[in-house]
Amino acid sequence: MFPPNDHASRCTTCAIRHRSICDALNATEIVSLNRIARSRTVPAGRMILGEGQTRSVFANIVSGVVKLTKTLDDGRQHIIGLLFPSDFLGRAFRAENPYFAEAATDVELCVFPTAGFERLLAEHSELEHRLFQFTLTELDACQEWMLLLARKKAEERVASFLLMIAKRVPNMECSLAEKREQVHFVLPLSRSEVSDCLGLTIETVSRQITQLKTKGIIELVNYREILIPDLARLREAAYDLAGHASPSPLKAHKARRSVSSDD
Amino acid sequence: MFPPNDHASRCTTCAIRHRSICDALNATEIVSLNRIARSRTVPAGRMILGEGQTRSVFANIVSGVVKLTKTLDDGRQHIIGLLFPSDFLGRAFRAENPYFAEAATDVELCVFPTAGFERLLAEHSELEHRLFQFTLTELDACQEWMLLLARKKAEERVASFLLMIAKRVPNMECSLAEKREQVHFVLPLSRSEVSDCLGLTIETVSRQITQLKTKGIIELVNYREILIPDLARLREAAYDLAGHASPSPLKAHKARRSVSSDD
DNA sequence: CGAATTGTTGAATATTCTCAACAGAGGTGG
DNA sequence: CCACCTCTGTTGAGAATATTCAACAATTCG
Repeated sequence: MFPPNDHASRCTTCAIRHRSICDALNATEIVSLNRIARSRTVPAGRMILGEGQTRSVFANIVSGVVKLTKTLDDGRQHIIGLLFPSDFLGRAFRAENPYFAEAATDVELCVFPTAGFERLLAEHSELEHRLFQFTLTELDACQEWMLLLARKKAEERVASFLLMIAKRVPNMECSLAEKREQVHFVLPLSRSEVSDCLGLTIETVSRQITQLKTKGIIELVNYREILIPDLARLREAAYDLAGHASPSPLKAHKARRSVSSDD
Repeated sequence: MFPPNDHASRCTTCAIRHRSICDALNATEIVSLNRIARSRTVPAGRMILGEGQTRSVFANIVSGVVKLTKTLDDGRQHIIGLLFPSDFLGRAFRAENPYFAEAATDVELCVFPTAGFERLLAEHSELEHRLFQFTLTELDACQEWMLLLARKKAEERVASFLLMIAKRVPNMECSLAEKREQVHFVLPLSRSEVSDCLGLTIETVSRQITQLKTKGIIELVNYREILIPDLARLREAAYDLAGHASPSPLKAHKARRSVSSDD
């Protein structure tokens, strides 16, 4: 289907071709996007994008994990998002970048120059539409995470975090014999980074991991490598319905009726 | 400029005409949007949109404040966003609504039926572009708020909240003589709702408000009506650079170099 | 092997939450 | 107009949770 030239071949062998924003493009369009693209490798720990940097970088994450951080002037910081393979990095149509992007692991990027990418965006509304979809997904995740930060306890936060990682790291092993979903993966982040995701301290994260291990919900192969014998139990720990449900029927929605159901 | 028919006249007198998504439309387009629009009033406390509701409602907020909430199964809840006049309500291109929308005050909406609005969106890429921009702004605000929830102390959260309200409520009075920016406004939310915005309890919010009052940073006309004599002082309290800056030079960015500065 | 980094654990402290009592505002009916 | 009730907000005391500080253990790297 694709002519066997350099441009098309890179994309045909691309692991994230059909999950990234590129999936919105047809064969012709993908060649023109590929023409302006550059592959780039970034070692773990290196900055990719500075906070407030004037011109944005646009890139697909091909492999590895990128962390997006925000920092208060006194040094307190928070990881507002993680980007995994097939995710898109960069804020289109924004003069300034509102966060700091850094490689959490070694990262392979497919980088697009700002001007060229924004031109393609303007010419191909399908591409912009796809980017819009990605942004909506990011917003969903962000709002879900706010609930975690606002209302979940330390153990639930850590469990939720592991669950999130488990979902995005492709090492799922479904042992149907036991009807349990098992996962094992290598954490892309240090304890310090995990704590910056969860609004906790390193020590609290460490203690909660120990506790999950004690309860048998997770197993530590080594500090970074984690085995989850039964995802269902981790899910319970993440929402912790057991521990906090009963005491009192807390404030339920008092809203009377829906707009659409009357008038 | 607009022909004096019913459709156009509603828009020409519309208070949010040039701040809402409608600003992306020309005179002809706005007539076709207006043709499918319906004005609707929603009393305070009434539900507008259910969580997980299949078909979304789309609407401009004309006046009043709408709160968007998410709830954990055991009742813990969080307000993930507030919509003010000119903001847009509804998730385009999403089958299910990920939150619950409720009128915080009496609200005037300009409602668009789902199908018709999505058709307009598809036909006029300018409109989709504008909606994309709005979504990016929402994402920015959401990520900023995550930092608050993750890392700010109770007093800073309350101060940040008041600052956010002050920015969006149009009662700014700049007393140039004293070189101070004064604001006074009526809080659109109860203490309970404020606590659900900030991931705190009612009691903690109440105590922090009392403390801000004691420090002279805010003045309470009554429980809901607040006067801020000097915005600059509130800004300090919101970031609280004074209270937490000195003790130790906390973890600074250790990232080596930017991607663009080498290779 | 030794140094540096990263992670764990313990004890004391700080912050926020929970529970409980009370105060003020607003509304209703006599 | 006032007594009474309800709802919302405040305040206090004790409890729970997470943080801080400090020591130590494990891992990695040269």
